[in-house]
Amino acid sequence: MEAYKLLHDGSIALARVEANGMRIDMRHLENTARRATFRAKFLTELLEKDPIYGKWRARFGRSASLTKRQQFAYVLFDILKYECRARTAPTAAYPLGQPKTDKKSLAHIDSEFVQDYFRLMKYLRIKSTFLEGIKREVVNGFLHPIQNLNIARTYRGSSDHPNGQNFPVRDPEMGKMIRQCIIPRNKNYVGVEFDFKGIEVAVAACYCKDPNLISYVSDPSKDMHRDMAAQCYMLPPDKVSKYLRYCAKNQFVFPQFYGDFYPHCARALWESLDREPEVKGYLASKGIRKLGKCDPQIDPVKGTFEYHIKEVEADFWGRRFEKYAQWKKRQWEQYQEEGGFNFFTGFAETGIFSRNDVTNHRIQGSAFHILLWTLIQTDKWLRQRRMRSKIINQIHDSMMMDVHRSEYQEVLAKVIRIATIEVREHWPWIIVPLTIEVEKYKTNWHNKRPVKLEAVA
DNA sequence: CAACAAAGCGCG
DNA sequence: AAAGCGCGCTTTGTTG
Repeated sequence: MEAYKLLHDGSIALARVEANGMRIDMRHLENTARRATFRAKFLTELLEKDPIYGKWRARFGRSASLTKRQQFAYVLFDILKYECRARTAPTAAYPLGQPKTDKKSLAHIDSEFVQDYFRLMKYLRIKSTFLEGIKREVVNGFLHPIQNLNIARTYRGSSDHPNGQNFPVRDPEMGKMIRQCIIPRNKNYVGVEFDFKGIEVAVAACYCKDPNLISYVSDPSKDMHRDMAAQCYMLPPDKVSKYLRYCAKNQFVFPQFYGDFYPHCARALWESLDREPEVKGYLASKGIRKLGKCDPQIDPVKGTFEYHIKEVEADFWGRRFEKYAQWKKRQWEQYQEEGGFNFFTGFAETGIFSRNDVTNHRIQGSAFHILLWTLIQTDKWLRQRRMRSKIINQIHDSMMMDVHRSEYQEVLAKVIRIATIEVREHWPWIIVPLTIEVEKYKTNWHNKRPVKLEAVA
């Protein structure tokens, strides 16, 4: 019943989110689309002038095209004789797999032609997937992405026509070109984004009740990612830069939590040091000068970085988060006995699942349910009070609003109260504090800036 | 020709 | 023993 109610109330609240929609700056959208088209055209002409494309055309004639990956692979590996380091999974049509042509698999190729190829692909994606994808769906200046609650196996939400949950942000140029098109609904509104900080880690702590993990997510003076960076790179904690902390978070901690293992983590962490080479010197002073093979089939050699990360991994699960490891093991055994598992939010899953699924689904899904409950309560409160502020999107752990200027203080205070206090009263299984980060924009989404919260609370 | 699969890449 | 999870969109390529 609890899960049913969440889906029921969630469907209604999200239907209103769809109806509200996000305001699009159509003039800016058109201008940006023209710029993307121009850059794509420029790069196409540049690449087609290149002697390499001469060979490409000589081989494929009239069917030659820069966007055909099989042709691109043929040119790289059969004509130019670059080393092929990765192939796709075997299929009936290609028992050996095909050469992979994604950015990572070609990282070892030092070629202007390849770099410009990826730049071209980027502008084509900006143009077709994002700008044209938005334009196709705009009605009267507003975009209304569909909000699904019946798709994801984890009982997360999803979004389509267009997907409102994957607008670019990590690539600064891409993020700017797309997010500048999204603006407050009119001059009386401010765009506001409420983001749960580290919600999946917090939910993991609630499920496994590991005392060290609880302590990390509860004590603001502690910093798990900094500590893991210190351990991975063998640095004192106060010598960990922002960048190294970021690397440890995304190349060790999260992959480990979701079930990755040390050869992948070691390689990724090592390669990230290309941007901070002095750390390699520091590691060398500790006797670590080589990465190691990072082949899952072969035991790592003592003295390599891979061997070191293997030890960090053993310490991570054997000592630091021992209770978390025991929880994972217990959950897998229980799933094998019962053929399914239950969420703290009332949901259940039955069927065939991998070891990782059994723990990850609940963490990912329940984290979303905290956001969904927050959204439902916010929507209810806005309507009871006949407020003019509107919820306009949801991105798994964040909620976007157009907040009316006259309601700004009141809305921010209420949403923060729902997200950090009321949701914990509703769900006592949330045994750790929840924190919300707030950002706002007056011009467009790309220009969002952090809101100082003392001013609101 | 339509339907589907695969590859690649955008987000949390 | 097995070794990140969850989505949606576009283009190319295959199948029948």
